Amino acid sequence: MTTMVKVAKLAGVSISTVSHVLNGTRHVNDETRQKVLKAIEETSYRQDALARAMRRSRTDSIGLIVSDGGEPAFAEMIRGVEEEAARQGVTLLLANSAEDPQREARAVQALLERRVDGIILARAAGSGPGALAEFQDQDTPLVLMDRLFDEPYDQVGVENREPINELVQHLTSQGHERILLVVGDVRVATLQERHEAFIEAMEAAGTPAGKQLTVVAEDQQKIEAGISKALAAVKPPTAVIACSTVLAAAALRQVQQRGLRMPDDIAFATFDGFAYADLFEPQLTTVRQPAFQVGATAAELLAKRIADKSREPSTVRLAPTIEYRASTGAPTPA
Amino acid sequence: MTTMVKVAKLAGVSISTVSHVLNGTRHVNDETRQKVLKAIEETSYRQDALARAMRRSRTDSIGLIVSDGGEPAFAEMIRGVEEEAARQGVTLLLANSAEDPQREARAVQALLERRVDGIILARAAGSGPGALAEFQDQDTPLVLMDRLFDEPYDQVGVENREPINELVQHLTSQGHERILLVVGDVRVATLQERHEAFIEAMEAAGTPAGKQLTVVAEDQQKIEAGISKALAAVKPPTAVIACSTVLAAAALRQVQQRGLRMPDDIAFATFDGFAYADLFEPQLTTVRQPAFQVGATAAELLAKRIADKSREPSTVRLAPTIEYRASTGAPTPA
DNA sequence: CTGAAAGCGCTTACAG
DNA sequence: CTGAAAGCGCTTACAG
Repeated sequence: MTTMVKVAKLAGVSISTVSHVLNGTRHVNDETRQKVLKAIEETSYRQDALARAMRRSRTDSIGLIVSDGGEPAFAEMIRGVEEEAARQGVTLLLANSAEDPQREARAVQALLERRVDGIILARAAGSGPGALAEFQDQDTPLVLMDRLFDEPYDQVGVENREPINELVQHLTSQGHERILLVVGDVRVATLQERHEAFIEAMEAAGTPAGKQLTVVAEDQQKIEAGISKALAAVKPPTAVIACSTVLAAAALRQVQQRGLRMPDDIAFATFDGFAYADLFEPQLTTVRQPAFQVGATAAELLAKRIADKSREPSTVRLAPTIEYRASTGAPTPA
Repeated sequence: MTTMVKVAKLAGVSISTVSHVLNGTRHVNDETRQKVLKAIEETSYRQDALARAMRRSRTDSIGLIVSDGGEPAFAEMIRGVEEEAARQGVTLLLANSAEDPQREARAVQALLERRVDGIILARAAGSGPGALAEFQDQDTPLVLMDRLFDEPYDQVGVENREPINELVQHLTSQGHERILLVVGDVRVATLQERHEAFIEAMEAAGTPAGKQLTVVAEDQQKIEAGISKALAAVKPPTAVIACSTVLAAAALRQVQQRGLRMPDDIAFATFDGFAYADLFEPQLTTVRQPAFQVGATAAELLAKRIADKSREPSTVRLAPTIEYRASTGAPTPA
């Protein structure tokens, strides 16, 4: 491995000069610079980011932990973070928690040990506040993404009440009275918020308190069983709202299994939606969150906090848009 | 930031001892160890992986670059690498090239500067051999994943000839004579191999040389146009094989647009397939590669090379399995 | 069983 | 315009 010493020797200058040429931190005579550049070339020297980071106590890198990079919404957020990080000139270290608090903790640990300048975290479902306490200790800047917290953290996610209200209105105005909300794991803040908003919206629409149809469960099997049971009721729901891609898949499976046709037998709407969604028949009404924006904003927020640690924490909520499609009776686009 | 010096002072020992307690590198009296552990606890000390790595000239981390972590096959490979890396106790630094050689080069650069112990690379479509030359210079161990190369590198991918042969036989035995292969970008080694195998298989099946139906193009629009044109021919194909998920999506779009029904109007088979594939109607015959295994094997190969740089490079090809479904006339599973 | 000290490859005042 | 030297936080022979 070539080091600056070798380069300096070859160029006949001091390592100070090599360093300054490399980083543009002070003026260097053009002739001298050329010699250095040539030596760098010849030795195929590559700066050691570790040594540099140690000296500067700053790594110019940030960490991003998501629960599942394969899900379309997260994949898009990752792209947003990547883009903004590239713009800032910092490298991104990516990690998956696979929705497992232990793996999340390990990822946090690994990133902290590598002295990233900050971390963006979309917390795993069962992750307690413990993970967050770590950051206080280390005072490493943290931005929560997608899955927010009630404490005053820097965080960016989406509006959840509004789209639920809109969807409920959209459906009730078509005459739907029994709407099933597939919530899943309410330990996930996003889902919890949608759940609450739904209860209120349905009450406002005249459904007696406690009579709202919802499927709340942590585990995939129980969720499917819950949906199945709901659809098999004497008075089954005439509409379904799924709160995420995975939940939509579970619901669609049951809908197909019962041979229900959308939207005639049952109306269907979902948050997030699928990759290659245009292949679905019928097209699904979808609450599309500005996932790329969420990611990019998270990276911006993090940069601001890294620059100024005494900043007031801010919570950003971006507004999703609802794409009405055939699954809730909207006309199929040409 | 707490350092070992502070911990040592608090525990009343030398930094050597703190280091050895931390790493278990030499025996420490139980009493002494307890004092150190307590001091670590009280100061919420966290080892600095950078300093440690610099001293040991080994980071215990590896890099993984894929072209699109959102695609199901890659998502699965990532999981395989993650799992095996965790088993080895090394941290994984993940990066997306978004199928862009420039971003790939930047990612390689960033990882090399961070002195990862080795890199696993699924090369971007247009990436020349230049990217690979870098590694020779730095003699950082490299394993190619999925998209292989002809040079003697450590690499792991899948068999491509066999499944093409099988599929062609499966289809021709059902009487299909005009089969369309959607190849896409032949700069991707995997696709190139499937292309060649198809030509040969079709020749073997009696199709005159040069008369095979294929769509070869680099850009998504041209691919769709090519498929559209093929389907509109006077004698259109009666079967389609798509060589990847993205290509399958393009083909399915055209099939739907023409109102063709599978398998009656057209038989359909694809490599890789979709997330939530069970929701597709009809279910698609799919060449499923052991993606998790591919990732895990890549990580194993890398570990071996890191341990012994003079090892002979080895190429591993894992065998995909074909899941026959309704889209090529197989009976729908109960 | 433990400590003092060199050194990993850089950056950055300090000096000229 | 450039160089000599301290020091970032560790690991690891060396010595006792």
